[in-house]
Amino acid sequence: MPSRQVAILEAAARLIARRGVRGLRMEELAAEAGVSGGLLYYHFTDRATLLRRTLEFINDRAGAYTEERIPDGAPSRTRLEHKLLLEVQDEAMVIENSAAWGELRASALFEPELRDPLRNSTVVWNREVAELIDAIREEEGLEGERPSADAAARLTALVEGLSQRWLSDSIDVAEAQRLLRESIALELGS
Amino acid sequence: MPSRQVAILEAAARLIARRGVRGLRMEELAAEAGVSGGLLYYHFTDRATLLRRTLEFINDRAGAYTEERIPDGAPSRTRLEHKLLLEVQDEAMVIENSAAWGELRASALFEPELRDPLRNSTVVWNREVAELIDAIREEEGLEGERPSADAAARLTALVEGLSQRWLSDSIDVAEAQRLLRESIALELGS
DNA sequence: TACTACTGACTGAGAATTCAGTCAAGACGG
DNA sequence: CCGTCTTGACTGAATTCTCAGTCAGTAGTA
Repeated sequence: MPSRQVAILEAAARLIARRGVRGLRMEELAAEAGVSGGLLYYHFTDRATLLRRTLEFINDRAGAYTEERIPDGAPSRTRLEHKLLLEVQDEAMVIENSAAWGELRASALFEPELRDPLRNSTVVWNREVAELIDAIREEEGLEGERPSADAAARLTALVEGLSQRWLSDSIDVAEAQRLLRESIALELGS
Repeated sequence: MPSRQVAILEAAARLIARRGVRGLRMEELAAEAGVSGGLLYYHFTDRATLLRRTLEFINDRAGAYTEERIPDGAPSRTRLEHKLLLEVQDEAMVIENSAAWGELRASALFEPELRDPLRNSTVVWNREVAELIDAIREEEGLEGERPSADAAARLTALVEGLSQRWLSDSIDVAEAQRLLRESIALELGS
């Protein structure tokens, strides 16, 4: 993908985190990307398309980002904690991703065409977490009374809820992390 | 309050659930309320005021609604379940309230002046839930190893996360309710 | 008459989108 | 190598559209 397009998508991600999907102005985006207004339409036919592509871009980037951060050989419990706590970190890219994800979730209530990709990403995320939970139970010899898929769904939904509270300044990062860690312990019975 | 004003506020609540706070158009609202465009400005000087009044309206309505739904003499555990599950029901008014709440949460990321009222409401909600948890522990003679405030924060954050998933069609109501019920059981150790 | 509730056409600002045209970099024949 | 043709990336001013907000005037009523 040509570098100018990437520059635009990166700028869009930055602006969405700052102003929200619905606060994104095409002119402002052009300025942020250091590009003319017209170029936005040359590469991405209209605002809606640009938004869709930006959301995909953010998703991909989050995937890559997540991969490289999780310690590879570590025990599954460590990996699970990393994976979930990664979403609640005071770092520019995490904030950008979380804010954009929250925006996506919120926008999906009113724009049905966003729902499918959103549901798919959620399913994938849940599955990854469920697999880690299974691995933990095996490694630690825990009894898995409850289906790991349910535990995973609860934990990821909690991450989303806590992220929103953190980003909207209702709680601070440290507290969000602490609450999340305790939920993991609760779910895994230890 | 004159009936025309109420009609406008009810229409606004309906539209916010359908299009979001940021998608609310004054003309569309007038049509939905069966009223002329100018009347909106006669009763509520501008869009921001109208929005504020609508949010108050929704809040009051939710308060009343919640009160009357929770069985008064019932054991605290029942009352807690009612209180939390009430937010995840397939009913017009609940949907309107949840959608508006989600919008408020999402908007707060980009509009700092919304943060204080939001934080306050969250604190109140957490406290009410925490008090119910304490009551349950007392009634059932449970050991309260973990602070009830933390359990309450996790449960209410989970409700928000699950509501968003439900409203954005990533899961259905029944599943959201089931997951929530299990979390309550987990948090209360039973 | 005077006051309040109300209407709906209108205005202006801010945004999205379009478009005519520039420019640099190959491609290709002579 | 030179000239010219073509193409894709790009610009920015012009255009069109969308809204919140205004206002002159009407209807009912006390």
